[in-house]
Amino acid sequence: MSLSLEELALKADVSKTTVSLVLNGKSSIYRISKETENRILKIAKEHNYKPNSIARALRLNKSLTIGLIIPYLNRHFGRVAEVIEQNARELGYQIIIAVTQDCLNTEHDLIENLYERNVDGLILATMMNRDQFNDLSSKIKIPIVLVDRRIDGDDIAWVVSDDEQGTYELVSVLCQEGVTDIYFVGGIEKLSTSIDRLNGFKKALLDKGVECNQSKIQQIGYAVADGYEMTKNIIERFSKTPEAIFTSAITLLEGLLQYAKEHKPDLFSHTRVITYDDHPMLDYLQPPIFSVRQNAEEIAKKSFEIMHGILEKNRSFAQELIKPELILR
Amino acid sequence: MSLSLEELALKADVSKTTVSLVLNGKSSIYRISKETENRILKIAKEHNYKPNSIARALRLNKSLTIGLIIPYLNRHFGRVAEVIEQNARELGYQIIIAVTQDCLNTEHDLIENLYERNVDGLILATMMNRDQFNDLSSKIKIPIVLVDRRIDGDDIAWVVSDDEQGTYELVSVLCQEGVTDIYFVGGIEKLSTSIDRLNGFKKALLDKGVECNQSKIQQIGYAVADGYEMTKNIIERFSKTPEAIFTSAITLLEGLLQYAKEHKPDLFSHTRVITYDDHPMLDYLQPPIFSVRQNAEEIAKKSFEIMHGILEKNRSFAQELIKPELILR
DNA sequence: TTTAAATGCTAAATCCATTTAGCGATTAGA
DNA sequence: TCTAATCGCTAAATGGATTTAGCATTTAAA
Repeated sequence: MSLSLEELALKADVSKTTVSLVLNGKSSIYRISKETENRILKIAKEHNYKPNSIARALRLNKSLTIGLIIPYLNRHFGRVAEVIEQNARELGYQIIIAVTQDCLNTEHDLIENLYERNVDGLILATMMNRDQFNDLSSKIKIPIVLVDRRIDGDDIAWVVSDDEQGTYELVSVLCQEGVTDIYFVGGIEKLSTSIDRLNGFKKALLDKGVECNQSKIQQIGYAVADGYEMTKNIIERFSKTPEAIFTSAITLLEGLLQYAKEHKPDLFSHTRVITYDDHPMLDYLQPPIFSVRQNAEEIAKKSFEIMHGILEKNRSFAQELIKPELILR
Repeated sequence: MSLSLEELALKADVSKTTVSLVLNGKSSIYRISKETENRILKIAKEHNYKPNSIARALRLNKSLTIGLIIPYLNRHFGRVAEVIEQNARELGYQIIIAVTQDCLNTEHDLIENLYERNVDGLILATMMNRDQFNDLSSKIKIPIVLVDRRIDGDDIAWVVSDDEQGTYELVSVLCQEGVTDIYFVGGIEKLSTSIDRLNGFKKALLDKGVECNQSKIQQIGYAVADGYEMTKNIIERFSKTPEAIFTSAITLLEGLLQYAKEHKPDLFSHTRVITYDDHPMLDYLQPPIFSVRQNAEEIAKKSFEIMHGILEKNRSFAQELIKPELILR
């Protein structure tokens, strides 16, 4: 590690106070002479002095560290994490990452853990409901920005995809073509992603005057196996082959594809498949699958921006709906 | 934040030394009476005392933090990062993550940055060569474990996929079938992943008595656009359609698919395509693409294990080749 | 009874940077 | 000439946990 303030002070033949003041740009406030200032700056540069970040964090009660808690480091969250890290780095922050695997208890443990580790703020793709979140907020005295999954409340900061609108537009494309016998393959029911996507789904059908049949809606979870299971249910329970299936995440589409490959190779000749989340490989599947691409980069950028605003600019919470993009192949 | 040692000491009516000793399990060494010990433990528990990690890190010069520096948080590295984080967490470590985008300068900056932030060790998917790495090692006094990309040297710790063997086996499958007119679509030439995969490729051909023609080997980089470019070169430069193409990463396969879709829709009717790296979506492409699946979980597990061994068990460096899995569809 | 050993605990130093209150010397003003 | 202001800088406190050296007190041994 590099020199300490004290060693630098010795070399410059001044007190460490003076060195600290100079290096923190307070020379003029404390009337340190230009000569002394330059001498100190020169020596600091020569020795490539960097203040010990731990000592600094202790003194300032500020670690320049943000905790990022997400369910997985999959394609979507991986990209979100990547862009958050880059944005954070530019402003001198570091990202401590942790994955919950969509387990609420793990999430709680991780939050507590990172909080105790003195992160300055938390960016969180949460499974909590409003009550759980409020409980947490009262205990934890650092800013929290929700990402990807929101919780209603006018003092809660979040950045999410406009899931309702995205789904609405995607499903509407089929509806315009007269396809309205659409099945909903959903994720974890209580999450805003599920609620919003289902609302968009229903709204698109209602616009065509179709009330969505509850039996066409399934919501087990976001795992590949869940997608497999739900597809299985749809195919096996109903005698009539569905006109279309909407999977509300790319993992669920994977499950569908797996089931189709194993048990229903002709699925695509009768049934249109559309999905939330995009994936480049979809370009090469036959037939083409329409999708909604979330703007992970923008989600990431905004969420760190809000966090930074709260931490350094005295801004308060903010909420952002990020517009996704329809991909019609 | 919770109470400090001092506040706890006040409540227990002892000095903070005593509290610290008790909580660090040194009661008997310092002959703290059972009675005092129990009282302190009880109070600490009641108040859910957790030592301030920053203060602790300052005093002990140990932050319980590992820096993870990787090129991207894509599917492969995302999974590696996820598993490293989980393994680390179980042993009380946290992961600070940073992405280089395969830029050597960024990598250097990040290493310096994390080092100054007092991480206890670095897990690194590096672009450095031996000399650069040795330079670094002499400056940096924390353990480094290379992951995914190795640098030769008997005192360098690394965990990588057995790229040579994986490629050898995959390419051999085609060779067994009599297909030996195979083109190599490679990545960043100087990285061990590229070198090892190319060696495996050549070895498989040599086993069949075929000397690999240098003109069939291209190495631009690992980006999707690079895959597109290399495929274009292969298709456009040679009058004869190749019997087979090997892409040495999933991103390069994506580039190939993109080129084929745009300019050579019948590519697959003449040409076999095989790839390093697996992806579940490959199951649904026609025709099926053989691949080599890297064991990201094992790579992650071993790399943290080695790091932990060095940090806490006085073990020295270690090197691990992780066997990948052939996926023949 | 005196000395030595054991008992139970604590003061103070340490890690390093930041910041407040203020000291001594010089200059300016009256 | 004396006071007030200005200049240039620093001692010491602070943040919180850890650890070393050692202080009283009590018990045991001689």
